[in-house]
Amino acid sequence: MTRVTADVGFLRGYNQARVMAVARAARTFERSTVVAATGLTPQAVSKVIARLTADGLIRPAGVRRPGIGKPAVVYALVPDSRYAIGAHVARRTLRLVLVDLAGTVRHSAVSPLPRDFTPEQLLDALATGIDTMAGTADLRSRLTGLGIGMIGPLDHANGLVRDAHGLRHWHDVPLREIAEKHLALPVHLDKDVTAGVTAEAWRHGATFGDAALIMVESGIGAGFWLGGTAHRGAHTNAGEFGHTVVALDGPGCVCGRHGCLEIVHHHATEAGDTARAARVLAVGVVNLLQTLDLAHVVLAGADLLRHSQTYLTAVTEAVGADARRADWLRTRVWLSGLGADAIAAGAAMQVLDQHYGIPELAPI
Amino acid sequence: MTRVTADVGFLRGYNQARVMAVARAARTFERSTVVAATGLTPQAVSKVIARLTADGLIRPAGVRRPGIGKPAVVYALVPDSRYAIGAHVARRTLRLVLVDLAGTVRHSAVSPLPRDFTPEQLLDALATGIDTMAGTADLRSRLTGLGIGMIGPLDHANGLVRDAHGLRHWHDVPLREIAEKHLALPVHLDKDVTAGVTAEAWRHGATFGDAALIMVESGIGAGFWLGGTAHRGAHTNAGEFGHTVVALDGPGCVCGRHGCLEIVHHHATEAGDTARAARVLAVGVVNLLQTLDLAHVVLAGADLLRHSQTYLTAVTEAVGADARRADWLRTRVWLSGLGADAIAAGAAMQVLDQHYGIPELAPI
DNA sequence: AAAAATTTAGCAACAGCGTTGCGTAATAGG
DNA sequence: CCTATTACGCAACGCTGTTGCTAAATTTTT
Repeated sequence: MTRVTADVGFLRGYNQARVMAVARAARTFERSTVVAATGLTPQAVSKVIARLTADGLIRPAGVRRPGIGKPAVVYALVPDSRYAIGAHVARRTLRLVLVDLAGTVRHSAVSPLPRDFTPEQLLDALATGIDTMAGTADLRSRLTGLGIGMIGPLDHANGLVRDAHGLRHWHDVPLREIAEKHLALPVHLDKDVTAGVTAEAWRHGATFGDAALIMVESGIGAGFWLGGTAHRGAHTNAGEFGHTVVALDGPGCVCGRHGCLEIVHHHATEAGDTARAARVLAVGVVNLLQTLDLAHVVLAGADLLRHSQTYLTAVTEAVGADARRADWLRTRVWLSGLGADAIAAGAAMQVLDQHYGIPELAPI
Repeated sequence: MTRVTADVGFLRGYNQARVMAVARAARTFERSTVVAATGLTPQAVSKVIARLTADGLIRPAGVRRPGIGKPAVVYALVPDSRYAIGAHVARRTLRLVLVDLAGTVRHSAVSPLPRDFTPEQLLDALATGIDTMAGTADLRSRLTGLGIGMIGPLDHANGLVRDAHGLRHWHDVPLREIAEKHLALPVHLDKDVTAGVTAEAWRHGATFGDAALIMVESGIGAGFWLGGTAHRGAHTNAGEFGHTVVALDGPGCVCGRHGCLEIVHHHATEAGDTARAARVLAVGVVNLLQTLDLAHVVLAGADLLRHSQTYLTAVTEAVGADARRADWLRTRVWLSGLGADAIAAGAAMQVLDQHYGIPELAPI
């Protein structure tokens, strides 16, 4: 995801990333696998594989005898050749995960954060947490950086927390900059929901298509994966899905509007009617499908996963019940497989993406 | 937008497209203009400019004396070096436009279509319309193709009309294929709203950012421009914005759900209360902003433009009134400048984009 | 056991991209 | 007339993926 000009260096990064995508998706692979997936010539793939092997990112792992002819060399990703740490900063807790190059969560730890914590307090918590998690000097040398998934609004491009909801000391804090200085690590900052959908995209691989992660947890938000990358919007503020109106004359919401999905959902939850709450959320999800035509919807968030089957059923039914939904218009509904780690893991994956993912070309 | 592998040919297409984008955006430009816009070296830009000049797409147009030193060569786009024809296929009418390389609509014509017209009838209407519009053999040689903007559902990638709403003879019609055969022209098929937003993106240039075109005309739809390209969704069905629920217990809609934006809006219109209809639409638009964080919203469609000021005011106010909308979170609301030509023109621009726009890399 | 067929791997030369180094052209000012 | 300044472009270069061809490793056939 590094932003580059369209020179030959872009080609290297792009094709290398495609090979890495194959390596991550398949337990083992060979040159012909990559050729089929990328359309590159075998010779070109050989060059890329040689580079990646030299860097220790992949390694030969035996041979496959094709019945007749010279055996093909089988390769495999070396998951512990690179790591990234992901942080999920919530209002009261800090969750840290250690993710390897394969996207596996190797360690996960939660620590409490002081009420109304300051940037300094967060940095201290991060520093000690990272030290325990990546203590050995050996592992530290393979650490590519720290990804932070956090409640917004924030400015992803500049690594700036504009105004975290419900946290007094977080107005225009240049978190990326001060964290990089304090921790001596590259830092990547993003909205929690966007980090979360990145994690799902890693797990599902190339088949993920256009998708959304729906998160219910002290508010309702959504992360979007559109056209092969995260959609953050013009000001990194996409995903305020809970504050879309679904009941024109509904109850007033904290955001000032009336009948927001979040407040209607909240009332149902307060009344103990989880089934109704789930159906309300499902209406919102179908609204998203009508608008964006998504192939996958992933359900996540602590409050939702507490009643995961209720929500899964309600959303699946609502998606399927739409009469106009022909069989070519299929949307799959999933529960997040990463559970509470989703956001922190996704933040870590974004760091790995910066090094080994598709490079981003400068816009138009 | 041609799909290619990431070889050196991609670089040529990409950087060439960026130079063309500069040429279209500026009336005149010089090498240094392009250098600043692209980050390429002057030498690289010279090579691209030489190619484009040889192809007749741009031409030298005088010199600029920088006060001191050798004068810089000024270049300009040659608008009539290439053309494309755009078609807007609606339920009762066919609108054809001739668009030049600069994006200017050079001719526009509307002809009636028979009630419940068949594919054959449409092809005949297209053939005669194209012949009148691009009659001279000279112009025909500079015609790059035909773009068709049409009501869905359809399959953009395969050029297939799945099931045009309200047209009996349009089930699984391979329109692109048969039109290419019948008209001997490259044909590009897309949803009307997506074509419309492409037209707006061309007009606004690189500053368009994430944006939506809202269209009110025998239904309510939206076209999306996200991350520098059109967002069509997993099955080319994005934009069914009118069938998002805004009133949970609202009136039943043709789509089977209750309280869709479209039916609520329709009731207000029927009651003669345009102001209320506009406010309903505005709620839907703000929903989009909350979800997608758009920088631009363009209002279009015959039914809307008939009361353009009412709608513009209502939407602008709703967008601005949102209390949480800080000054960094600015969204601009516009009326479509192309009026009734927007969709046909956008369809034509998509054809030009295929030749002279950013090439699309194969997905992951 | 030897030869043929088949599949994979990789060296070497190549075309094409943007970059770099540097020489040349065109102008204004002294 | 000389110098500073600005713009332009040839030529060499490094890098990409591609192409042509040879070599290696294996099974099947003779």
